[in-house]
Amino acid sequence: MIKKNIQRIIQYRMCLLKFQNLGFERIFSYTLAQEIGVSPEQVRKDFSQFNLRGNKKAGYKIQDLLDKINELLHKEDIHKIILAGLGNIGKALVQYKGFINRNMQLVAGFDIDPAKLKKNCRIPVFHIDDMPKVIREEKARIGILAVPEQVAQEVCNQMVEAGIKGILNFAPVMLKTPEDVTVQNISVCNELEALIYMSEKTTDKKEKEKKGKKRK
Amino acid sequence: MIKKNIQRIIQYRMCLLKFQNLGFERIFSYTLAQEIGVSPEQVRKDFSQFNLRGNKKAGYKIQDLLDKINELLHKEDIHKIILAGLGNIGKALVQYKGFINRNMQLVAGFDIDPAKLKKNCRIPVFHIDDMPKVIREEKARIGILAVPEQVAQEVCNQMVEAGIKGILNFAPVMLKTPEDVTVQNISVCNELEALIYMSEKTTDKKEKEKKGKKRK
DNA sequence: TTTAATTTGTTAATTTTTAAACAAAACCTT
DNA sequence: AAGGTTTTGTTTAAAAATTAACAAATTAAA
Ligand SMILES: NC(=O)c1ccc[n+]([C@@H]2O[C@H](COP(=O)([O-])OP(=O)(O)OC[C@H]3O[C@@H](n4cnc5c(N)ncnc54)[C@H](O)[C@@H]3O)[C@@H](O)[C@H]2O)c1
Ligand SMILES: NC(=O)c1ccc[n+]([C@@H]2O[C@H](COP(=O)([O-])OP(=O)(O)OC[C@H]3O[C@@H](n4cnc5c(N)ncnc54)[C@H](O)[C@@H]3O)[C@@H](O)[C@H]2O)c1
Repeated sequence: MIKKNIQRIIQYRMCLLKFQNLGFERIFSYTLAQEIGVSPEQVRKDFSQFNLRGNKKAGYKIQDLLDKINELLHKEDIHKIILAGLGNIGKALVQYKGFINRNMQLVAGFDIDPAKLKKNCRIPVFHIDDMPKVIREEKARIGILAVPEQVAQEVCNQMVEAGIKGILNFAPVMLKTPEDVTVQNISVCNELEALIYMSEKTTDKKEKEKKGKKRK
Repeated sequence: MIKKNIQRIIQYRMCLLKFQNLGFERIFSYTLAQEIGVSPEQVRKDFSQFNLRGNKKAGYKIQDLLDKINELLHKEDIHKIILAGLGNIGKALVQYKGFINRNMQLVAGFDIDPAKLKKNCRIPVFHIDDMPKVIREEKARIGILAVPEQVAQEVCNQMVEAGIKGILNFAPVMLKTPEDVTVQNISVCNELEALIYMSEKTTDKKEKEKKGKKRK
């Protein structure tokens, strides 16, 4: 399970880069908090936990924070990522230009469909059977799973077997992995259902309030 | 903020459907827990909180749970969803066939690029300027944001103005919305960075353990 | 019919996460 | 240089989420 504070550190980092690009050198917990939607105390607590220190009255030095966070997140080197499944989602990811700015690189794709192989010229696409070999050669440790749910667990197993330690899973299945392999699920449908629930809940609440008023 | 228990309820639902399709009529908290990776106590607690009841010794009746969860999640009717941005991600979503099984329907897309309009024939695609009108006509309440980050807040504002109450945001920005509008962010890069952090952390730990052994 | 086994559901305890409080440091003003 | 203001960082408190514990219910077995 990934801790909340690390997820926020990742957000702070993006925010710090933004402010640095705007020409700022220093920043307050209040500003960061505002920006990512938490309390300033939360920001200070997070920083404190990772030993990121600022100056009283003068706030935090952006470059300083970035250096320390970059170290924490191992941003000094480029991380290789492999991708299984070059369907709709896979193709979108291959086209995405935002990875390299963040020191990540899609180094190879894999599919079972011969039509998908080598067609997308942005990254080399191999047959899924070559995945173990390529993962080992590239020493990749992070994989993205964008295959149909029916084969998700199977492809996951192959990744784990080849040494992958973190999997970003788009398939709507709960993958079973050894405990040293972390899985993060992205489920568009689940998120949408949660949004629908929230939206109905707030309207339900409003209607209740309305009725309450009427009774008065 | 969306509560954790609702997110699990959504997962239980998928799991229940799976077991129902396999021919089961009843299920135990233990089985569901196993399946989605939580403790059986958690499952029972969640069910208890939403007044989903089972039989001691005989577990839960799947159909019963599904009926109640469907009501809870407003699954009786099909929910209309609109999509802003028909680039890489937008196109992938348009192609996705999994929405309708879950009572959700992409009813319209919007883009600023004339080349994108009406080209994807699966759903009608309008110019972004028509979004307010179409949202109101369709009475859509949920929107997906898949536009470049530079215009994300602006398009978000237009959605909110037109009555959207839940936004699934793919852009790497923290959107500002009124508190009755819920936002869920999907950030592939953040998730990958978190996975990288975890994978490095576990290897760090292992190396430490190794060293510890050597010393002995 | 009685006993044993099993599983729920609630209550209590624990852990994790978030928020509040406030002293200490740094800076600014006078 | 003194006093006031601001902002950090730590400590304490509160809230939220998870886990544990166990009584009550139900079924199966003896
Ligand atoms: N497209 C979306 O918007 C969307 C939304 C939510 C969830 N998902 C999920 O994401 C996953 C991918 O979705 P998609 O729309 O890209 O699917 P898709 O069918 O377009 O692509 C799947 C790809 O995986 C390949 N594949 C099949 N079996 C394989 C195997 N054994 N090894 C390697 N590759 C294999 C197929 O050839 C295909 O190219 C699915 O599990 C889907 O449920 C997609
Ligand atoms: N593609 C990915 O895999 C990926 C990964 C992570 C994050 N994202 C994020 O998701 C978002 C979409 O990514 P993408 O790769 O699909 O981008 P894209 O550039 O392929 O598509 C963006 C689309 O938005 C349209 N657009 C631009 N301005 C608009 C406006 N004002 N109103 C309506 N439409 C407008 C463009 O015409 C284009 O069709 C971006 O914010 C990106 O950072 C994408």
